[in-house]
Amino acid sequence: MRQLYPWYRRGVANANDQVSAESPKRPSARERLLDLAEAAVLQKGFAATSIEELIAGVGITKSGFFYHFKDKGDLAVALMQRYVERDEQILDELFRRGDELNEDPLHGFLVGLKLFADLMANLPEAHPGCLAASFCYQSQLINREVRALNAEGVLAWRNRFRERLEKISERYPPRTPVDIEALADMAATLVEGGIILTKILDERRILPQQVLLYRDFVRLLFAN
Amino acid sequence: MRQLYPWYRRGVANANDQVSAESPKRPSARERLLDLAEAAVLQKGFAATSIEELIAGVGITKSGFFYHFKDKGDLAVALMQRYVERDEQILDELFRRGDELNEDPLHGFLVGLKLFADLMANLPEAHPGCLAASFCYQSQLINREVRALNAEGVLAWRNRFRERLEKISERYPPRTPVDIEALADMAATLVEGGIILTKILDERRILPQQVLLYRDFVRLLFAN
DNA sequence: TGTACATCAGTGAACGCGCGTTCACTGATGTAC
DNA sequence: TGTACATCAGTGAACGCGCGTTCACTGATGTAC
Repeated sequence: MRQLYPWYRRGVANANDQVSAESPKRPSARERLLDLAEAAVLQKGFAATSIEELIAGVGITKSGFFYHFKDKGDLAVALMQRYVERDEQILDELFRRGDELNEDPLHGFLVGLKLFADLMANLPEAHPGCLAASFCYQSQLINREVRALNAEGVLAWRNRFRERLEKISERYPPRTPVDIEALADMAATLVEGGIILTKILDERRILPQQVLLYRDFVRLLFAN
Repeated sequence: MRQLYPWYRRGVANANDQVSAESPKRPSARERLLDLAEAAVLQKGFAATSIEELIAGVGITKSGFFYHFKDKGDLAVALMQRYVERDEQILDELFRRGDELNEDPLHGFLVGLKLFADLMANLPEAHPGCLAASFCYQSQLINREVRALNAEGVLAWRNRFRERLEKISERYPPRTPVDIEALADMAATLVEGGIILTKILDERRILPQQVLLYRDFVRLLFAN
């Protein structure tokens, strides 16, 4: 999971990278530009994130930046692409582990949600924010491609959760009639909202709490 | 409710303002600056919202802007103040109406939530976004005062919902043990998240759906 | 009722700085024959 | 094995534009006496 959340390492010196035998080699300038840009966008938005500050952080010149990205919009595309990909990998891994020792769709799902809540609770620092949310509040600044990637990412959440919830509701009829698609969207909704409340109130417990409330809701609905 | 949501009127000509007998007089330049700024901030963020575009929209000069706000940060403060105030008024009104014909704390609450979902479903346009969320993804750009106002606004939601849920759980013991504060935060969480999904997918039904799911969850927990 | 002064809601011109982008060029490494 | 060429990952200098901010000033309305 470590490599999926590079912001795990923020503030951690790269010292051991040289020590460890098969240490991953130093990320490329391009990758470091993306890392810095992602952190900056989450803290002040895309417009206020200047190419100048990124190249200063990475230690190349401005022309070096334009070697890697044809313009600033191209940086946004690369950021969003990388973000959506990693997001998928994390969820795949989490629910794969939830199902590992559990062929029941409901209980595997509940375990996956617990793993997700644990992951969010044990981040080394508070969650830095969601790029999708940041870009959605700057939609007029980003191009069609980024908006499409963003929608694609959210639809992937919807489909993932809907498929699972459909399987569950086949085996366990819900205690109350419920719109499965809306219940699927509720996962992404609570994560996005939970991140925002976490950031505004500076209370790290909020995000994992909300994930666990989702789990309670699902259990209350389907487990008799 | 109309005057609380000025973005109800976007695209609607001001023609009838002159016709109606007690038509509210044309808003002041300051108020129109705030209206334009709020809409712009929700679409492209604070950094990308230029003073230049605001004064062009209102029809005054740049010096006129600096007569009303001592600097750009002062504009952010005014925006947030106005936003939090209106927000409180809307929720007050909604839950007052929910309780009107109903002294039972649970059923009044459920009616209030239904009214809220209806309000969100019947907006003349898609919800334009939440200023608190936009600013939280630009926290490095705004000053201490704006951040404090933002936290204050979210805490007001928490306290409002917690007090109500405590009253409810006294009369109706929950079916399952539940953290009342987290359940209170879930309201703001679902609204913030619901707005984001609505914007990203451009599907207006999401926000009201999520509010109704919250209502289902509360009912499932407390109504036997 | 008239006059002096204060306040309100701005105007107009100028400022310097930082931003994204372009262009011609370069040294190190990889590949074809 | 040596040479020619291509590709990679940049450098350095310059550009023009738009941004937020400042300063001295102004005409219309309100208020005190």
